Amino acid sequence: MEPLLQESTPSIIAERVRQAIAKGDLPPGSQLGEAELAREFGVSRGPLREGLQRLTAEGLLISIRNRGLFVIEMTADRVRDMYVARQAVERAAAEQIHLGDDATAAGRQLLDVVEEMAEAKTVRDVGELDITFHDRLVTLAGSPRLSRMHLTLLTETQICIRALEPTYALEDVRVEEHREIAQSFIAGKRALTDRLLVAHMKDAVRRLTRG
Amino acid sequence: MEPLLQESTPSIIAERVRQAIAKGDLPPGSQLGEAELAREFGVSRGPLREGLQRLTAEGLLISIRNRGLFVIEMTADRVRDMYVARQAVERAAAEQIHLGDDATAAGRQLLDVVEEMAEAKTVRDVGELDITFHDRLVTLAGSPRLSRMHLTLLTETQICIRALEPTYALEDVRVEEHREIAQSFIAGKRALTDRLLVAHMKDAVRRLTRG
DNA sequence: TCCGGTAACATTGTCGACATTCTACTGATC
DNA sequence: GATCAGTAGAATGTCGACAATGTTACCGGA
Repeated sequence: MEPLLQESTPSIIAERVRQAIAKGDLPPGSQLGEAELAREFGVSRGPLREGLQRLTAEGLLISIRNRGLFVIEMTADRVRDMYVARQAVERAAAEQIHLGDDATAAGRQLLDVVEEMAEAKTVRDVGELDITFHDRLVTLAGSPRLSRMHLTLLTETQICIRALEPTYALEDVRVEEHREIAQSFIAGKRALTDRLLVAHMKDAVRRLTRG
Repeated sequence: MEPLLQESTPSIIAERVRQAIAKGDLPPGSQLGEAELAREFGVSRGPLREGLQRLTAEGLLISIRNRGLFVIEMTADRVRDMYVARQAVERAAAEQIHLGDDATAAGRQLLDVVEEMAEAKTVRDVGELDITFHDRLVTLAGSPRLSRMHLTLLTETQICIRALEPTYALEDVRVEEHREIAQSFIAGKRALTDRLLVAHMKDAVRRLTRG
């Protein structure tokens, strides 16, 4: 029997606000009114502020003293830095998968996501499955710390994707890059996975900072 | 002119508590009494709890609902996971330094730390300079996100070092490993740095999980 | 027209108090 | 003697109110 752990109110609030940021309901640069948010969640400002502190510590919210909290705006510099960090995490995750028991099974799980992506009909769906792919990649590594760090980075990625969604087209290349990565796990080619990941990240940065 | 940003009270509190954890003033597994801590810092429980939420989000504190907050205990599993994450961050940092303007200057700054380490006379001083070395390594990469992620990991490392300090001896090998890494930057040998870092991490895990 | 000052407003930062929950001790029963 | 119900105490979780700060609109003077 493992001890059951109940989530604290601040952590629930943090996740809800994180989703709102990721979905674009709280657009980049917008201010978060404490009183209003507290009303919406049906709690007082105390627990709400505690929840927002978490996101501030992650860098998702910017705090300006006596002024308030603002959703981070992903400038070109920040996008580049985010991908440096994402590359660090995902390369390490990939390595852990290859070192683990069953890299083939992991690769197959990733392929499932790729197949869904291939069948997706809207740019938005492709974007969401893109996130799902990378989330699962890191989850499969089984490292709590890599997962925690990655959560922040994926949220920032979603902000970027959401911002540039209208300019995207339904490109096969986006699906194929992911397919190659998944297959490299099944093939057990560790060095190949690494190269593909690096190339994938480089592509993404170029797409996102070009605009 | 860059906008001057004042630290918020919760963030100051978080840093103070983090230092207390790193120094061992708050030992692993111990409970943090909110009322007592608030008295010590001269604030009410509100801002204090907000500060502690940050550390909880980082995983440095474990929250058990209606019971309180406890300093994380570094089990063998957690030590291994921590080093997976540290390796991810520091390898990426090293790569960024090599890709940057002046890897040689960076290497020399790291060598300064190594020289201090060579002259240190107590195990405690060596341990602190060990932390300084890795902190500077990531700082020199100039990536805010890598630095933020690393901060948590270094604090956990300090918990481990502090716990095993009595069993350590003044070994030259610990200094020499760092020296080699620093020199590899000056020599501009990117692949060598990477190999040395991986080996260094592997050594550390073995030392820490052996006990 | 533009600049400086002022006052009202809105928002954040902080605090003290109450409600709820858990822990530990006591005492009764089998 | 062991187990369990009951209770007192202490700690956390939550809230509403006050204080401090920043913003904005308005007004007067150069």
